[in-house]
Amino acid sequence: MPAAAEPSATPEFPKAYDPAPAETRWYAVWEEAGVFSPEVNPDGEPFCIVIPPPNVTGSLHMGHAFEHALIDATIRHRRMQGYAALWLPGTDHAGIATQNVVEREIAKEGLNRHDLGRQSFIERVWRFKEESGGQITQQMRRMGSSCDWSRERFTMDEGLSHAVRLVFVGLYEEDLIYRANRIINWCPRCHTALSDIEVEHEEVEGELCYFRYPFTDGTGHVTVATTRAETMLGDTAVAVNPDDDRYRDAVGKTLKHPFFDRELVVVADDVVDPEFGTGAVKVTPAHDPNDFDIAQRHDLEAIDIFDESANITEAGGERFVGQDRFSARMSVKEALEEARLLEKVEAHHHAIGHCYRCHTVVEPRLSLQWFVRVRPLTIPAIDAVKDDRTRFIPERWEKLYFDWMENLRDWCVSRQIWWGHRIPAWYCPDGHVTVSMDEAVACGECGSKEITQDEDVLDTWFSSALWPFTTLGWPDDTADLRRYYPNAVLHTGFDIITFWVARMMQMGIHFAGDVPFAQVAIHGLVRDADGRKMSKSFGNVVDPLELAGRYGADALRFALTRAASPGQDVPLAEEWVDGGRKFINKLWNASRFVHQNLDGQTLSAIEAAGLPDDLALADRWILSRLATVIESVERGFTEYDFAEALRDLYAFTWGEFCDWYIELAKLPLNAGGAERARTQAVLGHVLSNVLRLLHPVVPFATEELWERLGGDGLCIVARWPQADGLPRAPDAETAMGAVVEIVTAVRTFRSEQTIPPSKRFPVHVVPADDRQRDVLASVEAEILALAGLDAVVLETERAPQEGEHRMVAAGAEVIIPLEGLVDVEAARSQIDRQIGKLNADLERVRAKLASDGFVAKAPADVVEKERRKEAEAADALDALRAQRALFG
RNA sequence: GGGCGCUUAGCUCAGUUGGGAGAGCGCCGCCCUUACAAGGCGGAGGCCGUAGGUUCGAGCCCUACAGCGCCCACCA
Repeated sequence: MPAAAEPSATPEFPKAYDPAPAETRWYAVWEEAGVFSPEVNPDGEPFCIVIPPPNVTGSLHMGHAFEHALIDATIRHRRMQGYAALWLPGTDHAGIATQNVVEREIAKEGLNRHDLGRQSFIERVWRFKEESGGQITQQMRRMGSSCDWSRERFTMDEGLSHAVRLVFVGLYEEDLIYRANRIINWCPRCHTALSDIEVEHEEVEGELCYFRYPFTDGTGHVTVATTRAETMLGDTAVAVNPDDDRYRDAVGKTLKHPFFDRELVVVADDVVDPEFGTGAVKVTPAHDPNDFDIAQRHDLEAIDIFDESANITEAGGERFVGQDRFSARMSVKEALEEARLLEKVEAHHHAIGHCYRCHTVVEPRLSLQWFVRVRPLTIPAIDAVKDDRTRFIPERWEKLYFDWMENLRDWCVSRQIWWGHRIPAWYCPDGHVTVSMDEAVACGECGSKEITQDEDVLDTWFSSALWPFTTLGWPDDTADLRRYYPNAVLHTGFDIITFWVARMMQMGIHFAGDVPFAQVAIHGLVRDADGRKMSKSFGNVVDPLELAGRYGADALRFALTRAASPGQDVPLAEEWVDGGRKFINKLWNASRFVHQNLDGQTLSAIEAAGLPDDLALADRWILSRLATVIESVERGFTEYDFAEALRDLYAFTWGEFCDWYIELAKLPLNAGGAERARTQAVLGHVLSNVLRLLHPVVPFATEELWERLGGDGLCIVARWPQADGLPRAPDAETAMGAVVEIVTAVRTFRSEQTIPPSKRFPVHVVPADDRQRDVLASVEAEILALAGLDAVVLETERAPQEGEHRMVAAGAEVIIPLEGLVDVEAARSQIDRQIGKLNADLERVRAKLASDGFVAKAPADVVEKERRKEAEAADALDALRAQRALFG
């Protein structure tokens, strides 16, 4: 081939791979070529993944990098297989989180959001979003994520906001959303309600305070126990279990509140556990969900004693007004002590809830909120997983999903913040509610023009729940929606199964008419090298961009993906990333070798020509192994066990292709002629397959090499490897196994005797059988070269004789004359070690054969195998012992 | 209080229906062999958490226990 056909645009092929230029170049080339669009495979089956939207104002952290590496590997794999693969990107407005960030920012200017007012505060957040919103998507490009940016969405863009309103109105009309006065979780710092799952429970060492309420008739008292003494300011009753004999006479009597002119009634209620505390529970209807329920049943008054920051209001009494919860707790105990009503305070271990955004202790609070009636939505969502319309991988996560779904309470969706989708409900002075898609101008019930919109916005997770179909154009019947819904798979962490996955299931089935995705692939958490969760406060977070800068984005992706077994956490040590870089460099150099030996032929030309039919043993071996690896990688990618796929691919590429095939290939390449041509073809085929198999995980380097080697078109859209067309050769695999064992045996001898590699010597080999003899005869030259010998003498038999070393490998005897190599003394200990090892093997086999019932009960083929092992080991041991005897 | 996961080489982890324990990194020795010293070749190192059970045979299946981690939970 003429020199002009040199495939590489850049003629030089450096000895080391430099990721930086390749990574900056190829992303632009791909985007330019339009290959991120599913239309690149217009006739392909649809395969869509909608991104779990990161916070629009955030930056890419290691968890994103990991999740995106898995999504991108999946998408690239499917794209190469010919699917119309769509990775739809986008971001989330992240209500409370984003609002908190902006509030902190304006706090630096000495302002709070109320100083700015709703309108300008929201404008301020939008401005912040515009400034920082592009950062994470830029970082995704840097990591090589092959998203279709033309379809990018944002949870608060016009279309999605419209869809959110439509869903709200729809749920309202179906009576699946309602407004009610309930005890909700209140964050006194964020000043908003939270849903149940937005509360994080944490074990703390608290207290249990015992104090007395005297009877109004002066006949004594009832002692109650509480962990929150301050709430007694809002007590309106005491409850006991109806079956509790201790309090039989107390039920129905009244108690005197020590600080107020108020009487508390003693009620009997089943929820009271007689075993806990004194068996008598103080009842604070406004500040405890249990107490609220009791109050409902017994028609008790609810007294709210806290303001929105959980400070005591006037309802809590002059003495305590203005105090926060914790100092009020102290003050109340003091006051009780003064009144001689405090009995004791015990240490008490219990769990208390914290806000998942700011970690403030959550306060149960009675307030008017919007709730989604979830029960009707859960049933179809549970069924969908039960009959496998959606499948969790690994399956065990379905349990969490079912447990949560089955125990679900109504979802509080209103938030008292400003950043988010404003609730489309209006109220008139008469208290009528008007829920409407469009800006309401009059009360729907009485026609009053004096209406005001609900001040609240919806929970961020409300819009997230609609993400799989709203991003595709719902409620319009778009081509995308028809084609890409349901999505193929959702890659996500177990931590948001309840927040997100379960709700997408509910909403998807209800509004889009089908499950949102066929599979949910759950991945683990990226941890630090010591297995600790990465956290800012602990200071062990690792920046993926920084690592990608030093090792290459491919190296990081490879390291992360290589550790990704379904559901398993990934400990990330920098050495792993460095390992990725080393592997890619190895691939680079293997490609460099192939390139140097192809005489200018391109991979594309080699592939077009097909495999030659005069394949040698090593050729058949590597192609057969390649077929197995292709199947393994396919299985791993399909089942999202990337660790398995990459383990095999790594071992094949480095341990078989580089270490053995390329080394063996040097002989026929040097021989020239037909042998050279044949070997070039096999090298080209295998390398082409390896590059394509690695591409989903190592996109930049493989694309760079694909170009340099002259692959057909772009690697990103190259045909995915098929095991079908490759010749299977179990005989060649056995034969190569023998070659590897024999070569390794000689190398071990050489290494242990510290014989320099440059020192050549002959070996005699007595093959195990005739078949092996033929094989070894055909690869004599290869053994010679790989073991650094000057002769391989095949013999039918060789009696032990003085001055020779003897080893056993693959059932063959390998005999090395020691003359001029090492002295007899040095070889003696080595042969002793061999005898020891072989002897132990033999004894184990014999013990097994002699043990009770083995021969009788084990399968025939297993017994046969053991017998063969015994015979071989016995023969070999005899020979070694005879040899050993000659050492004196 | 319930549930789940993990426990295998110094470290991080594989180990697919039960049939002679593996990888990467680290460590030791030899080698700049014309793809790669970011490399090659070889080596050392493991009562597979503990105790029972099933089985001819257990890292793998069953039971109990221990340690670590995680999730859920309206006993005030």
